[in-house]
Amino acid sequence: MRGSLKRMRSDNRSMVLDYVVRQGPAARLDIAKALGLSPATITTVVRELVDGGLVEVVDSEQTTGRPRELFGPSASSVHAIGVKLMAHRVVGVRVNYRGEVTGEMEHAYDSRGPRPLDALAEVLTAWTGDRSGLLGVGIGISGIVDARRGRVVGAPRLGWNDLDVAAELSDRLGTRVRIDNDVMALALAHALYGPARQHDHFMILTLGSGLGSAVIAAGAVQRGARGAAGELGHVTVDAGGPECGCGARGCLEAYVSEPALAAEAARAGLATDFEDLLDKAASEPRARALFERAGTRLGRVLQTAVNLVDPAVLIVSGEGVRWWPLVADAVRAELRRAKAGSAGSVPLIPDDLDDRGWARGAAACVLSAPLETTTPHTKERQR
Amino acid sequence: MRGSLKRMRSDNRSMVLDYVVRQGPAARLDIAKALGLSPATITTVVRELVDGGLVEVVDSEQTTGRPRELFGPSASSVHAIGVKLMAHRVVGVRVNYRGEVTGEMEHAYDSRGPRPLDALAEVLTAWTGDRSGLLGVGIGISGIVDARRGRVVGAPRLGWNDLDVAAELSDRLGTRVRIDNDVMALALAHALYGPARQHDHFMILTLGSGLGSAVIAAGAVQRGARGAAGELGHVTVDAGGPECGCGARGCLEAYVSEPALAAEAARAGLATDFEDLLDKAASEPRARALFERAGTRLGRVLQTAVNLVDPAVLIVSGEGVRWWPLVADAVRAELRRAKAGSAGSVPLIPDDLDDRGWARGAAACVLSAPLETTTPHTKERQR
DNA sequence: AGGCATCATTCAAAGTTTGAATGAAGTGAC
DNA sequence: GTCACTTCATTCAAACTTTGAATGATGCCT
Repeated sequence: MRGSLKRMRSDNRSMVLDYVVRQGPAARLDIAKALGLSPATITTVVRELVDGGLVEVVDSEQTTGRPRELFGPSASSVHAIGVKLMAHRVVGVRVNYRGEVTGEMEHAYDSRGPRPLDALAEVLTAWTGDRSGLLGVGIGISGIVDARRGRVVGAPRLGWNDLDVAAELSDRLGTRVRIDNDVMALALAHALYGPARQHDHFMILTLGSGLGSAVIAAGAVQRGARGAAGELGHVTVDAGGPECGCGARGCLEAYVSEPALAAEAARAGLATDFEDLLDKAASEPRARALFERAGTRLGRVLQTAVNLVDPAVLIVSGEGVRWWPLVADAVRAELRRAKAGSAGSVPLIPDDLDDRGWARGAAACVLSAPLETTTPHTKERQR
Repeated sequence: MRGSLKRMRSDNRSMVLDYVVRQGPAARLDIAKALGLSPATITTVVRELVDGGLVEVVDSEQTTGRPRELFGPSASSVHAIGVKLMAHRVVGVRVNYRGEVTGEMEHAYDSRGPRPLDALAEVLTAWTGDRSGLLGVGIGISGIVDARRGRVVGAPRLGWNDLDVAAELSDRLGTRVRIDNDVMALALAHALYGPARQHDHFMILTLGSGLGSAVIAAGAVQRGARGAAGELGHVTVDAGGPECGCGARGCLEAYVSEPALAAEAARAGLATDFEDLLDKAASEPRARALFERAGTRLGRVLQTAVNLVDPAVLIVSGEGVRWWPLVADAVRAELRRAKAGSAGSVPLIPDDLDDRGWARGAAACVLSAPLETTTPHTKERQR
């Protein structure tokens, strides 16, 4: 019943869909050539995708001869919900299959309340309403997540441990639910919809209240052997440095994060909080120097990371993109120090992330796998 | 003609072969379950592989019922030649499909001679003799290699630039020839035959006259966007350090490599050359301290690398494994400094690499893809 | 109007996987 | 010794997918 011939077509459907989404508008013959399949097959597969509402004609071209129909991801038929979960707040977005935000929501929330999943389900059902065309709900969580099984392993900020979020929420909502670590989800969104989506090998760095990263290789987010890949926040940059929340000394995040920068500014009597520090940076050289030092430290670590991974580009995202200009030069200078490898030449691309970016990332968890049949709660094939 | 149904069976053959090689002896039903294919298919595919001489029964098990035939890679039917190319020397090994060395060769060579490929072909034909069961010749080269196209982009140590090695040598030898960067090839050998081969996510570090690394993810060697992945040798560890051959200052390789260690020892009046330094390390604390400082520097860089990649294990290989015990403790101490991520807990496994290890790696380039039809010199499908 | 170039679709043929039934190969009990 | 039993392996018709070649569609250009 789980025939491998069926799997073959299913694989081809996924491949075609993936190509259409990432490589922008494409004609059937383009797809056939790029994927090494025959035009006959593409005809069949594209028809299925169009019928399913995932793909639609977005343009047509002609030089001479029959016009080429160019296909792209559908803008209206289907959509997904993306949710960013925080300790006291939920932010949700409705995203169409092009990754465009078509609706949003923000609601108070208490992750440490008595029945956090019931409460979450309530907020979501109240908001979503009509469920036609809904592919599913994706949830991004800051913490360690077993995305494949849909479980939260440990999320200190939410106070959650070993919680079967996807299955439980799926029951309550009656929709497919996928969860993932927030940075991984954001990376996935970039792999599908970001400026670097044509590349199948790049890196993403997130700056903000913490510091995270992820590597996309062969078009897929790398999770590592234990799902802990991308942990650059607590790398030692100064063994004699101040103690970090993690228990170690001189972690990168203890220098390059909004709380750390604010704390350092406060100690130096430069600013009262981070917003104040940002204001001061416009005029006060000492404030700017503080960012530069952070940039140098960040750059040194990135030099190793980039030379190891050799990404096509490095995307900078997270709330911290707003102060990226203050550190960018120092980062670049440090990257250029390496004369071998790709550190010196990798393009650094700040991402225009807004408040809903993280939630959009969470939606990508669903958008990336629209063809999977609803996750069976029963047996899962082990590997 | 290049039917995708044929490709399907070809893919399944590869999958089965790969499983048998990496996951050790396995019965048909094991393979079927692990790969999600039906026993019927496995019967067919295994028969083809046995007929092709790639796989054979290595054992049989029984509790009650019909005995299970356990299959493993063949020890005798087929083999590959692996070659490590150096400026003045060629080292070759004959390797069976289990990755075991069954013959070896060493010959003088001048990579800067008038017709280097003719000379190489001559050495190899003289050595190999009988060609029955030969899957092909793999060549490992220190430098930048476009493995897919079989071209050397730039190999300073050999004095080669933009040379179509695979095609030219293939013509002269009448066999399939594959080339690759030596570190990538070594990593591939580990992915297939090393102690970490069950893991599909690990890292390898090579120590010796230089310093290299590679990441294996999803069972495949990661090449990065430009084929420059793993370049850890010229990462900055001390911006005020001594100048390195690459033009930068304070590169990791300028501290953690045999020439660098020897030079530092000479400056301190500790030893005349590296072998001398190794001897002294047995008794002289100052010599040992020199290695420890190198280990600390190495560990700091590895901390970032490991936390980023999250490998299941870190294999240490290269000629430098013999002095790994002198740096291991310092490396470990530095890795443990990180309280988050996997740096603190990743197992460090020195590989018992002998002189022929690099050549064996080169052979893996051929062993890893035995099912490919002879590379067509004509059109290549582009992607 | 007609020719033409290019894209797209149709359809019989070829090839692969699969479920169910059947066969094979031992163990252990009597 | 034989018989039942258990587990692994194979066979085979049926189901399904892809494909090459032929055919159709579509609009520009002369």
